[in-house]
Amino acid sequence: MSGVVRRKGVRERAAQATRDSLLRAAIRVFARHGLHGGSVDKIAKAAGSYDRMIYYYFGSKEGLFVAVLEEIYRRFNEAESKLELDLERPVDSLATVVRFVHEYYRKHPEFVTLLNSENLHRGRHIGKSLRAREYSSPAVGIIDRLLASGVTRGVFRAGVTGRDLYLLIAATGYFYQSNRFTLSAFLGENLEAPEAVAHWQSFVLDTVLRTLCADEPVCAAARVA
Amino acid sequence: MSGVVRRKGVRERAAQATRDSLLRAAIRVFARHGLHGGSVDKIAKAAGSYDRMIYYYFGSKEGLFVAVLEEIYRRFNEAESKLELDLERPVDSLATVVRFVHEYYRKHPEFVTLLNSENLHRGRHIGKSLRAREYSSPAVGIIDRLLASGVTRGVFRAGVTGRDLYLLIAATGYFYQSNRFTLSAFLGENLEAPEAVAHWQSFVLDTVLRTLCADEPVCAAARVA
Amino acid sequence: MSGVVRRKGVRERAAQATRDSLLRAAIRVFARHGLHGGSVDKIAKAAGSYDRMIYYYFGSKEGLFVAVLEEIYRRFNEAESKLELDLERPVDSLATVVRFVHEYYRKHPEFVTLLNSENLHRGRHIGKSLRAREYSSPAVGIIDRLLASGVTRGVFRAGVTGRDLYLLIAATGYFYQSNRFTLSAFLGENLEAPEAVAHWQSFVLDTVLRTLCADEPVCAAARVA
Amino acid sequence: MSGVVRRKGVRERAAQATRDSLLRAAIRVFARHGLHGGSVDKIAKAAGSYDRMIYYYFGSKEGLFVAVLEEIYRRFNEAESKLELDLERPVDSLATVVRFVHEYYRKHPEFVTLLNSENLHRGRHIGKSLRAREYSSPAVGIIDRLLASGVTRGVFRAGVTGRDLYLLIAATGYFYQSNRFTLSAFLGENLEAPEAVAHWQSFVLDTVLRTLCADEPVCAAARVA
DNA sequence: CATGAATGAGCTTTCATTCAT
DNA sequence: CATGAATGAAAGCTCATTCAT
Repeated sequence: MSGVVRRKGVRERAAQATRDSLLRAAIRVFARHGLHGGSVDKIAKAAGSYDRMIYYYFGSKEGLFVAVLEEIYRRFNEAESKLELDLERPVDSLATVVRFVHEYYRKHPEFVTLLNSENLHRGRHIGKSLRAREYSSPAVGIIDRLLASGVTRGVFRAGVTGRDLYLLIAATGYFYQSNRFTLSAFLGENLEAPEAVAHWQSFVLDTVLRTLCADEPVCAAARVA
Repeated sequence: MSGVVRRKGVRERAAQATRDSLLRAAIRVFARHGLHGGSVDKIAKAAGSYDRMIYYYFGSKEGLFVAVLEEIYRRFNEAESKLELDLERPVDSLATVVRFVHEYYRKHPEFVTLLNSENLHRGRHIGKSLRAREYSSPAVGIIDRLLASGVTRGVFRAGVTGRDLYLLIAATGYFYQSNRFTLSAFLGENLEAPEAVAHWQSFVLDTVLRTLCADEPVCAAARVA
Repeated sequence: MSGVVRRKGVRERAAQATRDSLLRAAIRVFARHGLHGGSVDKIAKAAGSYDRMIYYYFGSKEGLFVAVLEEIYRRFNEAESKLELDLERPVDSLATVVRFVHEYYRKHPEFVTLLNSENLHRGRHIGKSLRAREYSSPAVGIIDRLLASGVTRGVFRAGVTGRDLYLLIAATGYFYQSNRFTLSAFLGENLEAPEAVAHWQSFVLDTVLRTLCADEPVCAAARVA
Repeated sequence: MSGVVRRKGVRERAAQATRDSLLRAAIRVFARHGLHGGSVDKIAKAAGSYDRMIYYYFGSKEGLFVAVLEEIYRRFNEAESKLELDLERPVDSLATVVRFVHEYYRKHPEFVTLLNSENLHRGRHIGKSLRAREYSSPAVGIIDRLLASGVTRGVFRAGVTGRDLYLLIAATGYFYQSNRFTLSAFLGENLEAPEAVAHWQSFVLDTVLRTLCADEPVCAAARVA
């Protein structure tokens, strides 16, 4: 680190810090108040900076929102890339994936609300992003490989695509997190209670496995263990 | 005033019409622009009325939003109550429920975005609603009965709750609709294409059935049919 | 006046007063600072009101500017309509017209600078005005009649149009007023001095008459007198 | 630095180029949007430079505007100095002057709008210019000489000053160009049509000659030719 | 000589809301 | 019951300008 390149001036460093803190503040504020509710001034103040710096670094409020979307996708992909999956143990690995996805949504509520904001605006901003494509769907590929490995080993049945399975896992994790307030009112229970969360995750994992290996005693055994 | 109940006067009728058109406009505008993005003026104009009428009938913008939430829950329940389910044919009935929920979300995107708005605000408004309780969870009860019937008939395994199954069905339908824009970008395909929708519904139904009757040849047969 | 109609409420009266004072303030401020330089806030404060009332009454800053243009044209036409011209004495009447136009520009510098602003914006606003057409060119018609009368009486030569003569009179009066600051620097004299103004008006009148009746001793006589 | 004058270094040359392009961009932008409407940033971008360079070279926005005024006066004088006038043929020469002035305004609309801007600000900037004096009134001197020559030759009557005649020529050319948008709306015709322009110029020339040589058959003859 | 960063004041416009009639 | 007028706050954004390097 302290080797070759270095030589970033003090100012450049400070500038980067300003930009970063604006971006981080924007994630927080947009996540809490939505795109309309999160004002540039609120964000600037939360970052200890000035609203004009947002225009300096991001061009506009929309530009900032695009940067926010790119950043949260980047973070998600980064976290995902750290997942250690053993292709030789597909059932365990699948469990890991389910847990990872559900837990990521749970620990990063900003990810969920920001995507909701973007969908409220019909995907207008993600379409403007050049980097958006880069961040798409390694997840699906991972699950595809997992499924293939399971089929080879005779643990999973064929005919299920990684895409569908990914949607199933994401939907169950996302909806539970995103709608926890209305659901809690609707169901008359607190979905955020640790036992409730654990119960839901295991129900989903069970469902996932049942859909993959219905007739396989092998899988059933794995499931128990 | 004179007389007991009698008929509603012309004025009352007109008043009701004003209130209704404001409420309907609010559903449209809030659904499209969110709670912050939907201004009282925009709503009033969309209703062909005046913004002051909103204060007259609903007290405040928040009061209007509460009324909106109550109304969309009411509509959902009303639609649900028209479902004709034959408890003696639990598999078919379950398919009907899956189809109904998914299709309702699809045909009522405002329901989805409005609930997202409410969850963005952490369920603040639904908590203020007195009627909110009334509208909760008949759905869960219905599925409970369905499951019980299936278990009795030896079609479904025991151990699955209506609550979990409801969440599974809702999550898969809701997420698909709510996040269709970011998902379309993420997956590089159009989730709104009729084939894509049909495929997803049948995948979900298959998953639901597999989770209910994994080891049951009876159910498998039903599934095929 | 205190007869039939009346019955304008106090509020309506006050409202009209608010609108009027905003319009009057706008004329002053736009005339002094131009369209860009005159901010809505400055105008509102000059009118003792609030900037939002400008949007209430005029829709936008541009709408206000359109109203300003209509008003100054209206005032000019109103003043012009009070001119008393004796068609039987065409030379005197022409002198009256020259004096009126030059004096109007001199006493209403806002008329001149506002038209300059509008021309800077390539006539964009006057094109949006519905009333603009109404206010056009009675002046030209008046001069046409004057010329015809003079020709009939053998005082003026034929072949000069009211349009050209109007432009000549307007140009000489307008330019002198509009460019008096740069001209004063350029010529090294103060164009606003009363003698300078009087000299210019008589030079212009002389020029006008010479162009109308070069070869006519009759006219020359009139000119002297 | 070393040596007396020598050639300009590469850096000086580049600096001059930057300064020039800023000045040229400023002329364009100020002419189109006025002093208030033309922002330093807009100008810098139009020049392919940075707004800070404006402060480096011109000190302030006002300093830039002063430089702009000086430059357009310089250009006008330069063009004027190239006029070839034959004092022995005063009528033709006068026609040349009229044509030159009117055409200059027409082909350099920026000259007209910039002077309007300066007059809107009551000549504040031209007063600050040191060079401004240099650029004044050779035009008047030229016309003075022309008139004297004409009087000597018995073509023009005495008693008309170059200053008045210059104002007459300038006013008729300037007003026509400056107010062409509002006039076009006012008169209901397009003043920019080539025939309209030609007609106006010949009307003005005719007026000028009639005012100079009313009783002179000599001049009338010259006019015809 | 030129450039990235910063700053305070100002811009036009929209917000939700209340008052009087 | 409905409407015209008013109001304070805040929205997104641009302004001219200065500071460092």
